[in-house]
Amino acid sequence: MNLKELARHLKLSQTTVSRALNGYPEVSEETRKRVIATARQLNYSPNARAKGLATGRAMAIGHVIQLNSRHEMVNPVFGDFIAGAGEVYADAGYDMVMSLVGARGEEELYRVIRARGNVDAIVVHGPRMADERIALLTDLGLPFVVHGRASDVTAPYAWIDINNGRAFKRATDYLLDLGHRRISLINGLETMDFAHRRRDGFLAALAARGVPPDDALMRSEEMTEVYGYRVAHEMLDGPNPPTAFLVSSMITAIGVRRALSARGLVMGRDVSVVTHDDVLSYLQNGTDVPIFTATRSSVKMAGRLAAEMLIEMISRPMPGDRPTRLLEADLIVGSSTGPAPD
Amino acid sequence: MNLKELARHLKLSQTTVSRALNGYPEVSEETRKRVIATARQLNYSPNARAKGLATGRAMAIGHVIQLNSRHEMVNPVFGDFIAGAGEVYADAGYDMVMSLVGARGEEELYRVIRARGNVDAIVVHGPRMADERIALLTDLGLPFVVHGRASDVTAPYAWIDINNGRAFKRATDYLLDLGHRRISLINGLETMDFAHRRRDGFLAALAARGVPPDDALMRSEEMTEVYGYRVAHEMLDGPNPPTAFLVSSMITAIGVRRALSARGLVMGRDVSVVTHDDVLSYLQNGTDVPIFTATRSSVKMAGRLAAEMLIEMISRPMPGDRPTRLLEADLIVGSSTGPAPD
DNA sequence: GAGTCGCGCCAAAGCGCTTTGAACACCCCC
DNA sequence: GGGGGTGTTCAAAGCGCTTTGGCGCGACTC
Repeated sequence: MNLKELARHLKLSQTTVSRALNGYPEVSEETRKRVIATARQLNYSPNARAKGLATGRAMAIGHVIQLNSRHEMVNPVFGDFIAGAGEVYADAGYDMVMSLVGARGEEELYRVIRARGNVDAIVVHGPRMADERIALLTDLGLPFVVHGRASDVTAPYAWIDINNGRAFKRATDYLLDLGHRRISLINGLETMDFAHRRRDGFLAALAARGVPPDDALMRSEEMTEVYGYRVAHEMLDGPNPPTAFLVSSMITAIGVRRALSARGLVMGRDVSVVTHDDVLSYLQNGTDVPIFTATRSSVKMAGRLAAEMLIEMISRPMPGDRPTRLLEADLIVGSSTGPAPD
Repeated sequence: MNLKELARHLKLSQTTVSRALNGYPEVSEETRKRVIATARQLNYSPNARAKGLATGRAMAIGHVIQLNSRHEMVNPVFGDFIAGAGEVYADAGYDMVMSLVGARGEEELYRVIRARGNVDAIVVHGPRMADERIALLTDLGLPFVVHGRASDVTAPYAWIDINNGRAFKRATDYLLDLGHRRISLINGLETMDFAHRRRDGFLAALAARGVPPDDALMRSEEMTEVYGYRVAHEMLDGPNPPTAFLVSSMITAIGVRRALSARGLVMGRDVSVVTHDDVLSYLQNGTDVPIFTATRSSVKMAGRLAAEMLIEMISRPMPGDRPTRLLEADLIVGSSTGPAPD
């Protein structure tokens, strides 16, 4: 069933039918009702490609997942982010199209995406410190929102991010207040902008109290469970073991917990752990009392907001419009922290 | 840069340029080379919508994520599945388009997808026992592959699945061999086909040894971490506590482990745990020695295979062709299991 | 009653590509 | 020298939609 057939059925022109369906005023209410009813009855929905070709809009938004070339991992955060974004897209009639790409060939991919025109805009995931994608996309004139920021990029661009620096500063302050002085930072890859900011927050808090940082207590890797396990063991085996861990992801914190429990240490009594919690749906941080003391910010909500920003940007484009949104993370207290042991 | 401009540049007709780029034989090698070189130089890539309109093919594959209406969760398995599928799509030049939908309105969505024509095929996720989607999609003539199976559907359809029944039977046998008689099954939602099959495998193993099943030891819920924690506590508090847990997901097993450790029980000595391991990238099951004894099958690999099946199906369609693929799960022994305590 | 206006509708062009059918040039063979 | 390939190119139609630019008609104004 296409427009032509539908029009023939209704004994109307394609023009009129099209206008009726798209809510244009120059068609009588009566006709419109009749058209809509018949369209529904005959199960008509317009062909997206033809519509896109005619309007120049794809009604789709792209998400490019960059697979870490070494590990080819999909960050679990991603699932919740697109769940949030997807809801908004669905309501607004947008499709979500996903492309995977290795680290190489990403520039090419963006050019092709632009030329092929099958998305109207893009969400940039996992920005690095100096992310060339931002300049490239600005150049290409493809609207985009960055989930996160790129510290080394000075030109304006649209982004949504949590206040990573502030969150990790507060978390560190909290541990310092509890008397901890040997605090380990188990961070994500510090080529990632968010990890860099978290480290800055951590260091700022230490500096403010005159606690010297210790390189032996700072790590930066992809945030898997086994990473947390391994590093926690290593540090606790070291000459100057930490009394507290500040961890960049729940999954890694679970690895830390596993190491503690293997050593017969009780979390919150012998060793404290604070983590960042993205509020992933399958990995809720406990129920009434949180398992982990955590900096918390829902990544699903971020997805929702990013989608809203993007749709706003493309539906009423204003030149030079680069909305930004900074979300504060909550600091929630769970049972994984306690006073530093003597 | 579009085809017309490119043709003008080359002083050739659109026809010739199109043929040259698409590898048709009726254009001289010399011309083809010249065309390809110029196209690259001018950064030309064909507009996907126009191409799709002309060819009738979208070069895109749809994934419909059904949000569980109560919880709105995105199963973490999903991320790895699409990572696998996405690699294959990228190589074959396909896009991946994702739609979210609540439980209601799913039928409508498939009709619209079909009519809008922006995907050539679909992957059906999370099949239920009697899944109406299969009949619907068959009816609509939209090619699809089911990730999993639907036990109550008798008509043929394409699927890829792991042998859930066999895997859970083997896992149960393994626990029985270790002397366990009170084994708990912490399953996923049994409206889901995979969960049902796992239960069947579990019960079959018990029956074969004459061990009567105990309803108090079987649960079926969405596989979150807190679910495992809560249920493990409940069962261990019960009148006839289990000596072993068979768990449907690593994340839930982590919850079980947390409960055990809170009770001062040592996993593998006091209580045994076997889980299913989807080999999620951020949740590797230990390194040298697995943490959990597990039935193991990579969901990422399943994604890859599903994508290959689908692309094969749509690139050379054969009527009535309904490929199927059954993967066996490995049973790997980790340190979470041991002989039943006396 | 002529002119004007707005309403409701339509025919046709155009979006950027593929593909059909044909044209043209060239060569070979009898 | 005419017939038949063969190799290379092209003009134009068509994919299903939107949108421009009318057109006819009844209602209103003076």
